Amino acid sequence: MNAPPTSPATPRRATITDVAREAGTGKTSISRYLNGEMSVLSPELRARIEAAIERLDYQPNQMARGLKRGRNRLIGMLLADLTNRYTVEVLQGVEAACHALGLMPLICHAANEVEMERRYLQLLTTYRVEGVIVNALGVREETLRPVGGGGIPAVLVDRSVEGLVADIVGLDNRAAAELGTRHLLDGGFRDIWFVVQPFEQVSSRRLREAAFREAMTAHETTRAGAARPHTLVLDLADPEQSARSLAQLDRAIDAANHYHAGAVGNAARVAVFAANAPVALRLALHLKARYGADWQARVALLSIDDPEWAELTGITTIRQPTYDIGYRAVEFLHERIEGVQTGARDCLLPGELIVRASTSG
Amino acid sequence: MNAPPTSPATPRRATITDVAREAGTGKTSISRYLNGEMSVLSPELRARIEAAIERLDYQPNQMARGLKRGRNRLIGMLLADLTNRYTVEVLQGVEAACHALGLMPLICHAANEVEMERRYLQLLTTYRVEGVIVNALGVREETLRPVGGGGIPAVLVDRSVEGLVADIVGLDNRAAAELGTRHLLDGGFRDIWFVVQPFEQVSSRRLREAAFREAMTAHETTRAGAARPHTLVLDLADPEQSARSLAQLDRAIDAANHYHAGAVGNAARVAVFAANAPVALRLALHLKARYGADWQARVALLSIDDPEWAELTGITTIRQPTYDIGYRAVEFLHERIEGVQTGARDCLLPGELIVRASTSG
DNA sequence: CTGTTAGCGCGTTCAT
DNA sequence: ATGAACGCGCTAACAG
Repeated sequence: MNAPPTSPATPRRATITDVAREAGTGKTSISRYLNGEMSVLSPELRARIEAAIERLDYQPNQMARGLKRGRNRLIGMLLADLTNRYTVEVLQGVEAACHALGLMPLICHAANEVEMERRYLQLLTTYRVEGVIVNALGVREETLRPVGGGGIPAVLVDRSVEGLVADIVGLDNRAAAELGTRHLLDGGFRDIWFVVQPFEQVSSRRLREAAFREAMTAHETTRAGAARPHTLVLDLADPEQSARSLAQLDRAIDAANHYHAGAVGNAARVAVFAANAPVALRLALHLKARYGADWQARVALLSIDDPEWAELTGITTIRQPTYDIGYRAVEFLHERIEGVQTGARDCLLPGELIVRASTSG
Repeated sequence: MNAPPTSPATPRRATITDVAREAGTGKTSISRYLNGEMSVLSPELRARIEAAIERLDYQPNQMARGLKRGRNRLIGMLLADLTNRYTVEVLQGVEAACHALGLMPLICHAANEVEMERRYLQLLTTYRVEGVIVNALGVREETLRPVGGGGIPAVLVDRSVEGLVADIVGLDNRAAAELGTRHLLDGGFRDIWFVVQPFEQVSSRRLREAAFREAMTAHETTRAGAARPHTLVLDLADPEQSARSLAQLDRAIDAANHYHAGAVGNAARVAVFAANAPVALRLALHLKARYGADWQARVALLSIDDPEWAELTGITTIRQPTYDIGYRAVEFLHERIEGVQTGARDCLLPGELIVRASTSG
């Protein structure tokens, strides 16, 4: 069992030595050719090498090169959740940047499991990646020890990690939450529920919630009354907790619809501000189940993130510059790999408000 | 420019030699320890090695191991489109299987660009992956030459590649399309439009369309009339073509609603069978724009794939066993890597019909 | 049981 | 302008 592959199928790839022999020269010249040191090769030799490579379909072994020169052009990309469209879009940017910089991203998907996260981080160092981009969930400084300060360069995406100083790039959460809140206030809404997953541990969620709260308090009372902020925690991973939270929201919606019966404009509807797309989806599903297809008549839903169903449902969103986030993350990492020693940097990119029917009726 | 990293930041990882010195022994013993040949090590030496490794925080260099033994436990995973939920779900299965088999997947995202596809395939062989899982779009035998038969083992996912004999795993397209078609026919629908992206080149699309057509013809005429199959090609990448196709569909819908005014049950509504989720989304967006929020009253939408918005919209779907597809693909590949020489195998997994309001009203 | 030796495929002095 | 020799980190004979 576990026998080595019976090689007849794989004719063994050509090595640099094979090419040297084929071209009737030494390995050194081949190496030079591969590394573009053309000025040091006689046109004649160069032609022979070219031919030999072509004939043998030779392709240099990256592993061996990496071993020798100490850098293998590999970077790790640790993802918390590929199911989330945000993540995939960030990835697009990452791949583009890697392509441009001659890097190869090793993509690791932790699937929301902290254990996986640890395993992959370990695995990545094992493959001697030159740097890591981390979009993690449970990581604390400890599990990230091989990385950052003393270890290999790292840059964080979206969320910071407790006790770890590293570059971080992501949405300007403060500005985004404020943007959404003001949009709702301007639309005449007063009862606004900010719904967010447990946010103590995740910096981006924390920032959004705080900014929401702040924007609400800053708002001066108008004819339509004072702003009434509510924060609702929705733990997607815990059905019971979710049920309780949603019930609480239901009561508020019913009460508002009753109390404000006859009120003007949006003061009657309660607005719900989802901190991200997964939350928004959960809310939409619940509200539809409870209030029927016409649920949007009673609730105005606004969400950070712009899922593919947003257009279909007509909900207003704040789109994150996901692609840029990924792209910038790689650029930062690349600089670190090249030896930049600056202190930890932040790169906060602005979100874009996309107004749809949900908040403009 | 392009200076090597100023190493002070990276204290250089410990090597096997360091550990040997630290433990006061030779490299061989360390190697043996690493490979679990415990029975050949005195408990005393073993303890010393353990301690040394711990002290130096040593982690073997996979690159070097791979170089030596000729297998690096890396496999390539070439993806056509990570934006597609199908792909991501397949990926979950792939990662799980890799984890179980001690493989490390190198994920490459071609983002629907044939050129990328080529580049990545080339890159993968450069890293000497032991095998490749391919879910590609434009690949023809030619660009896949380094792979398959003479090259490294490959297994295809979802679609076959012209002229390339290799294992393939995916949905049982024939059965799935038939399942959906019969469901619609049983529901009383007679005018059924099968909407699919250009399918000449993509085997799975071709199979679905053929099976749809077949199921329609096989259906015997009933009280509700004869089955009227229509195939509509929708090129998502070509706005003009899309517009024309959608207009054609619109005319059919209008005509049917007019002609059958007063007919019983679903014979009046036209049913639209989307060949996959991207098509379904495009259709839903268009229909909503044209017929308003109540579009489902005039059209019954059914789709292969089960996107996250399906539940929200209440459309019936045929869910693919995506996770299993990914898992099986890796298992197949693993067998090939271990030297299995059987002829090309097919693994067709069944889809699951999820009935929702769209086809049961 | 344990250490020595010789490469894996490649890049890099250092001669020539 | 070119090639020989050494070593990257590790495994695999082959001795002891």
